Amino acid sequence: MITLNYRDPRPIYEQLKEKLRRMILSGAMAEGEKLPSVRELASQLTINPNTIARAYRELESEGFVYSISGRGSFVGSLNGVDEGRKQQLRAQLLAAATELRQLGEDEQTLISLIKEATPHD
Amino acid sequence: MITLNYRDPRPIYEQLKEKLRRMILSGAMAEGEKLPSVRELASQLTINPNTIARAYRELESEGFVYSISGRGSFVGSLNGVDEGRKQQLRAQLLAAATELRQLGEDEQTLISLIKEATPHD
DNA sequence: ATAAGTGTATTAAGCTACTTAATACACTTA
DNA sequence: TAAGTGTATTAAGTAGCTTAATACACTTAT
Repeated sequence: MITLNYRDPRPIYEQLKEKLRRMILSGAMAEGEKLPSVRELASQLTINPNTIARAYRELESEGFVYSISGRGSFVGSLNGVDEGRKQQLRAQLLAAATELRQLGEDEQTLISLIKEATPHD
Repeated sequence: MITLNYRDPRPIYEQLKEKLRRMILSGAMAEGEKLPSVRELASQLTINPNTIARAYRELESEGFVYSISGRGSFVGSLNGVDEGRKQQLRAQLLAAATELRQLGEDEQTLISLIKEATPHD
């Protein structure tokens, strides 16, 4: 179940993208599985269908989702995820690590965080 | 010298905060050093003084800067940086690392990124 | 004392992005 | 045929960012 946080300053479609991305990446939704339809999810969240459509459209351009007009939207292959997305994440990780180091954080502490990020299969 | 990128979708005051934060953290500006005055920097960047003031105000609330009315704004002590800022950075690092791992990135690759983030004294 | 420079604050206006609303079209499926 | 799908467009309202024009209290140099 997806819920929105209206105190979050980010636009709704960004929150949606992040939640869906996480569900897909965590395996909560399997490859090829059908996502809720634009109108259904809009009704469920009480927001406008255009906003859902935008989130789906952008997730599609990043490779997390593919849509077929008349049929629906579906979870894509993780192999198909845009390389640009990965570069973006590496840059984010490097930036956060750099500032933490400059603030005096120990290298080992950061490595522990990396190990904490390991998916438990 | 600070330059602004008007293609960047982030607000100007956010770009400013990031640039100043980096200069402070990298040691390009020493603790206690005077920052350009609100009006001077505004004139230099051809933007409104209010926008500079907002960046300074928020950096002050995070502990990177302190301001004295009538005197100016100055680089704060890195020990004084808000703990909330560090927690934010740790969360960012963890989120990026988690998604990268789920996208198939190797743990060693991420650890290499951490080591890359080590400041070279 | 005076003048110039400082941070800080307020109000009004314009602009852009986000969001909603109301449709419409072409496609697929039961 | 009817219902459900993604997709697209236009118009309107809202909120945040930015600018502009001031103003005030303080500090520093003259």
